[in-house]
Amino acid sequence: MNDRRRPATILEVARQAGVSKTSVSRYYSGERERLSGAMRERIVAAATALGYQPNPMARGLKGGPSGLVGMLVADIRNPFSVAIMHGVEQACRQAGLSLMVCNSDNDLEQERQQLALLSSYRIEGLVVNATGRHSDALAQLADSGTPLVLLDRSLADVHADEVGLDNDAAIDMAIAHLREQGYGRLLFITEPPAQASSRQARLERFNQRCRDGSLSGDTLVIELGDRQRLDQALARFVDSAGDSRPAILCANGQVTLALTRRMKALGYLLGEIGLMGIDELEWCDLTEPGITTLAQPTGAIGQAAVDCLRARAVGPRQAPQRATFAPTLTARGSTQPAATPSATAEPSSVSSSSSTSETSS
Amino acid sequence: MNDRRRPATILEVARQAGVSKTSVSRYYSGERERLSGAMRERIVAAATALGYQPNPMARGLKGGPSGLVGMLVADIRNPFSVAIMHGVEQACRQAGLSLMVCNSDNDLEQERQQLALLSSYRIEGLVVNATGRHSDALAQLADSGTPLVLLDRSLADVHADEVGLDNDAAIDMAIAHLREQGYGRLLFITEPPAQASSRQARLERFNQRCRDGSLSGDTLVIELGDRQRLDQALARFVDSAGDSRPAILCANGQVTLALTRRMKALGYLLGEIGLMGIDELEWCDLTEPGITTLAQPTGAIGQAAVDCLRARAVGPRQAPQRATFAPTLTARGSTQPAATPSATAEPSSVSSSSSTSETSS
DNA sequence: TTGTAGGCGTTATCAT
DNA sequence: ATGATAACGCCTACAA
Repeated sequence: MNDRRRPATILEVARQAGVSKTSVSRYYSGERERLSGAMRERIVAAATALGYQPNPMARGLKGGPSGLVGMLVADIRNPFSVAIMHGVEQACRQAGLSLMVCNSDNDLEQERQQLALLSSYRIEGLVVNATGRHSDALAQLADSGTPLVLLDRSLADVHADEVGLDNDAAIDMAIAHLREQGYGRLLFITEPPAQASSRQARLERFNQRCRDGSLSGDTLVIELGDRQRLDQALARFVDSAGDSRPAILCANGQVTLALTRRMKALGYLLGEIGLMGIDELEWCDLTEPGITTLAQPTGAIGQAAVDCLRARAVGPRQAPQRATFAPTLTARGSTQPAATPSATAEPSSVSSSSSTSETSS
Repeated sequence: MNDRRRPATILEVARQAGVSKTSVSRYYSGERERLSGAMRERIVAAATALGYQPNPMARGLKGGPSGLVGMLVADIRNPFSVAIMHGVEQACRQAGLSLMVCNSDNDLEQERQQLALLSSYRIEGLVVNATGRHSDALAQLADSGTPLVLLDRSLADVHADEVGLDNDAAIDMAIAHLREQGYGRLLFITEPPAQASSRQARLERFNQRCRDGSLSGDTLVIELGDRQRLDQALARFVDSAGDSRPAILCANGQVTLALTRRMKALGYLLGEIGLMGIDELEWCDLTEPGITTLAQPTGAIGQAAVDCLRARAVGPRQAPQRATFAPTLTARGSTQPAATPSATAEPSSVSSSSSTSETSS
């Protein structure tokens, strides 16, 4: 019972226990072994009586380990980010680390500030989902010696480990699946890749596969807000298909959401026009006839990120590592074989009526 | 350019500028006014050259304001929590406060730890979405003088401000809407309210309205994982409707998701059986024919939470306040008037064909 | 307007 | 095995 307004200090515990600050400090700094049994007992007694808890501020001042890991997320409202955050969190917990999360909201200035905040709290490592633009703050943190892991995006000027999806594999899997289902003409849609390296990687791989000649594909780079342009591009693409069946591949969950909205609004029929997205979303099985996705193993990614951090903490300077993970394909109605418009739950009588007005089916 | 491993200290800045620590400290403590122009210039010069940034640890040690607000979320994967977090964040930004977020993952032990962490960092206020179980840690924090705001849930033993939805109004709005649309028999579904006060409040209000006699309603309290029991209850409810049209009201977004899944799986037709949920979800307009929702004003709620904190920070002990906000109704196809199954974009030929085959398809 | 000195709670370096 | 004491980086009287 301490009704004190101020938390107890190490000094008070020491007095109450009739020992020196040093001993108490030792008790809490993992040197309990070196204390006599009697000593330990007196300390715990005093400490619990006073409700003592070491003050991390003071600890941090002295430069000791903080047990703190920071995470900086570019867009907290992106379910994918949240999923990874959850993975990181669990990994931290297992490792006895605490996690503090900040959101930069895709704003460079925010990122700078949050970074300053985090680093000032002497975090032992930082998991970053960077906004992507050049960040001196990040670079500075990196070569100040703080272990750093870049999530899903890599920065040219920052020297750090990277963890994320195996983008090449993902694109290849997607293409393979779409072709298997009989889609002959593909459109890859992504938000502007700018500095977001994973967007770039996916786009590039898709383009590369197009150039292989093995693929009749096209790409659309677009700001998701630009509904008009999106609609036009969609129409043009569908028209261009000829007698190939057209399918769209979305670079991430945001794109999938936007595309699903537009296709629904414009009356395109999912499945007749294929739709597939990278990132799994909770509603993918709810919107008729279900949307085929490539799910990222967010738990594993989070775990890997924390592993990197811990590796850096002990082993000093190694070359930056890069860990990538393959996605999991979940096939749903939005990419269905051509033959008969399969019966997916709903009879969705449509296809006949719709195919008359549209191209062939 | 400082390739230093260790960030610059106030002392170094002082030396480089040829002034005293005190002056530099003053510069960063909002007392710039009291410094001569020359002084200021020398300080900024030295500080930027060294890349100096005050160390919050050292600051906090002295007991000064930390400019830090903490937020403890029970379930980071709940989009609703994230939306509010975003509101809180923006409010903090505007107020020049930093926000640090922790997730308790609905685990009491986690909550305890995160709380200890946050409070040890001398946060000036805490926004909390508690797990709901009795939390001495929370109570302790509260009467240690840290301003506290409870989100969406209130704790009996914790003396703090509360911010959240106007649950009574929400239930009333929902009922009114459903009856307007011609649904005569209502089922309210919620997860176990246990200590989650807002769940309790909603459930109670619904029950109360039932007892008014004005309403033919029923309630189902269920663990969402228990698919079997849910399915049974659903079937029984639909059967019980007689010639009233039945509708289901979901207590929150999680319930809405689960219900939509089950209804789809069981072949119930949305709209024929009404479905409506508290909390707006990004896919509500995507799953045919759209799901009617009551959206919480998450931005306003977050803002209000931070306002509370700041009010407490200055004005000392007032009685705990409680701020509630009315939701916004978005009517969609899942609650449509009886007459003719309205045409929602998609012809969705439904009602005739589907009602014949009923479960099948 | 500016500087000096002491202390915040802890850990680390010495001694004992 | 235990203690005294000097940092750690900053803020805040108090003095000049």
